[in-house]
Amino acid sequence: MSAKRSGPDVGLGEFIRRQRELGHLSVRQLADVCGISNAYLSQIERGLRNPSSFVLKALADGLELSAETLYAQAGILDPSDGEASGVVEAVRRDPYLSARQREMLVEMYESFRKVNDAAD
Amino acid sequence: MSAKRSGPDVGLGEFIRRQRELGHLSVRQLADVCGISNAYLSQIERGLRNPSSFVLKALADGLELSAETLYAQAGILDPSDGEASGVVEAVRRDPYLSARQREMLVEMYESFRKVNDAAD
DNA sequence: GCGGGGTGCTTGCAAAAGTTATCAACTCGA
DNA sequence: TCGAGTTGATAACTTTTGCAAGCACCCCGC
Repeated sequence: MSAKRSGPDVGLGEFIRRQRELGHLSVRQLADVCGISNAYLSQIERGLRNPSSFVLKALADGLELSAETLYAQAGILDPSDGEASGVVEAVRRDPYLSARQREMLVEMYESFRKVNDAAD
Repeated sequence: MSAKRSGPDVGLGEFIRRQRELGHLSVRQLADVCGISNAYLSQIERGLRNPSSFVLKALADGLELSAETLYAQAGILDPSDGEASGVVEAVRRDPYLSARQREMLVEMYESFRKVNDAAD
């Protein structure tokens, strides 16, 4: 069993609360904006509940921060992932390749870069 | 509007199944890697269940693709970064490749795509 | 004093997520 | 042709999510 048993993630909750307070919103206000109940938001903030993907997305919208940021805080996304649009990233993102094919393309690309570097 | 009530998202399920088959994994194998039950993975793939953030993350890991890709497919993350930069475009844009190398990478990529298409 | 409206928090309960045990259909040796 | 092993799907069950309705508390107008 590896899928990180849905342990109440206090860190995420605290982060959300901090963000909410930074925006001078009450629990009810943010909950309204997100389309969830005030009770539930309170529980999330105190780490008693582990919000689903959809609620997390709604929270990111409500707090006006990128979903990436929130997901990174939740430990779901690697903080470094979201940025550049280089070849490697594009290959990683391509939904139509197998893992093995991705690997081959990346390797090929990097070997090219290496060769070019040496030939300077 | 609210937090998009967990409508069974067939698109995501089909995408996961496709990725799994591209990797030549059985339902049970991928489920094991992800730390979830085979039955549950089967239901996710058929759009009967809506996986939580943690399961989605585990699936991304198990399928060896970036979490962004999976989240974009799930309609949770804006595909804005993913769609705009295809592999071919990224290769074309890369300043460190020779024309010949570019050609080779693009060809390789397209042959992969072709093979995958046929291998259905 | 007595409301009313604001805050955050707790408590049941319906509805999903997720599991275990099982199924029929298929393949592969013997 | 007979198991033995593997495939994906189903049934029945437990656990968690998420909400409606309430709690106690505080501040301001009357």
